[in-house]
Amino acid sequence: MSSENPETRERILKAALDLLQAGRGQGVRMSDIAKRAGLSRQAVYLHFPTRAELLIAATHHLDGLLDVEARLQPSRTATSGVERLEAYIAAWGAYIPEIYPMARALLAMRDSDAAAAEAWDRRMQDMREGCAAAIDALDRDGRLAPEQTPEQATDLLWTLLSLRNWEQLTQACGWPQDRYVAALQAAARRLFVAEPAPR
Amino acid sequence: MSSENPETRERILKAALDLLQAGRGQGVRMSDIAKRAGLSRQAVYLHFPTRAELLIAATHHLDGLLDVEARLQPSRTATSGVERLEAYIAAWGAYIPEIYPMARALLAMRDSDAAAAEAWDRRMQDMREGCAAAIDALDRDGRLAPEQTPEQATDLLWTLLSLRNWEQLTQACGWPQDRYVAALQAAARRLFVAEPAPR
DNA sequence: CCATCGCTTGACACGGTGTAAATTGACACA
DNA sequence: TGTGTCAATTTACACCGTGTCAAGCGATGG
Repeated sequence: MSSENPETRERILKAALDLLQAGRGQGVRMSDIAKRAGLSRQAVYLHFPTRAELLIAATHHLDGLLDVEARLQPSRTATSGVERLEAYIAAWGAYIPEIYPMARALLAMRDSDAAAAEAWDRRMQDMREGCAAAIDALDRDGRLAPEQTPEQATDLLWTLLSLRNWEQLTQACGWPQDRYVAALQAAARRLFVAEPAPR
Repeated sequence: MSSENPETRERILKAALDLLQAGRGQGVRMSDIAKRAGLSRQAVYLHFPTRAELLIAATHHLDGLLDVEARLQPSRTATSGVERLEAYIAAWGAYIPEIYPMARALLAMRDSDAAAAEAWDRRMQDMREGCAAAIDALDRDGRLAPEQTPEQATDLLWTLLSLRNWEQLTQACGWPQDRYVAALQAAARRLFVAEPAPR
């Protein structure tokens, strides 16, 4: 487990990501991943103790490929709270489709595997930080809608931006990606931003 | 399958509901249900061909107990669109916690069982009807926010009211039920209702 | 008395995960 | 030339939960 060829490990992770992206319906099995990586099923277990650990490692690997930091830069450097909120939604909205197949697999294990649950929850908690930062920026500008506490607004935004909601709007409702982003930006504006000069 | 004691069938369904409500962590297994109903596992299969069918039957059974029609009455008979929207959210919001454990189980089967998926989707489609009716009522009053088409508003409301969102807000965020209802009513008002007299 | 009904017992197949052990082929270093 | 080690292979098996199958059993009733 500690001495295996890291190049093979990569190959396995890539195989897993490829299969998930290819949307092989649901169950991407250990044997599928092994075959795709050109290995025996057992060899995969030499690199990853369980399927859950493999999926978790695959999400980390994907993170490395996607450069989350760079994507969040526009939101972090926004000058106004409103700008920050919109940039965050744009960044996260663009991120979701890239992680979706991976996330789905992890999510599917959530209630049968503790490690998967924890990994997922940690990610969601991180994402929540982003929501909180955007809401706080808004609040500091004095433009958080007065009906809302920052906490409640954060909870609501966090929920609004959930992967499940993206899934429902884009798959079940057939919204194109740009409509999703625009609609959620508009919704967030309406929900959280107070009108500036009350005249 | 067609000639069994209907009283036993009831007992099985009740056992399944009880176990789900009792929140037996996750997997309520066929053998658990059987034991609870005081039967052998195989006897259960004499009444329900698969676990998915059993769960589907259990949701129908639960429907019978909950009297959905009565719950929707206040929304249906509302005089204004705004009233209708709020009543609908209140009714649905009160409904969710009652069906939640059941729904969770069905949802968990969604992507491994076609019958479960179809049953779930049909229910969600029905729920969507309610959303559409509320939005239409608003629109007829001329009070649907002008930024929104009725379809888009329906999609958004439908998504907002999803079971997953209720789950996230009440479990993960720890919102009490009444806060959930109030917050979603407020959010829907903000999102979908246009200000009445534009001065 | 015999049949049928509702259920029991016991056994087994399947699919997928995970474990274990013996084996192979390659490379390194002495 | 061996010897060691390392990645991976093959084969086999255990476990779990679902679903199938067949034989049997006790009550009820014509």
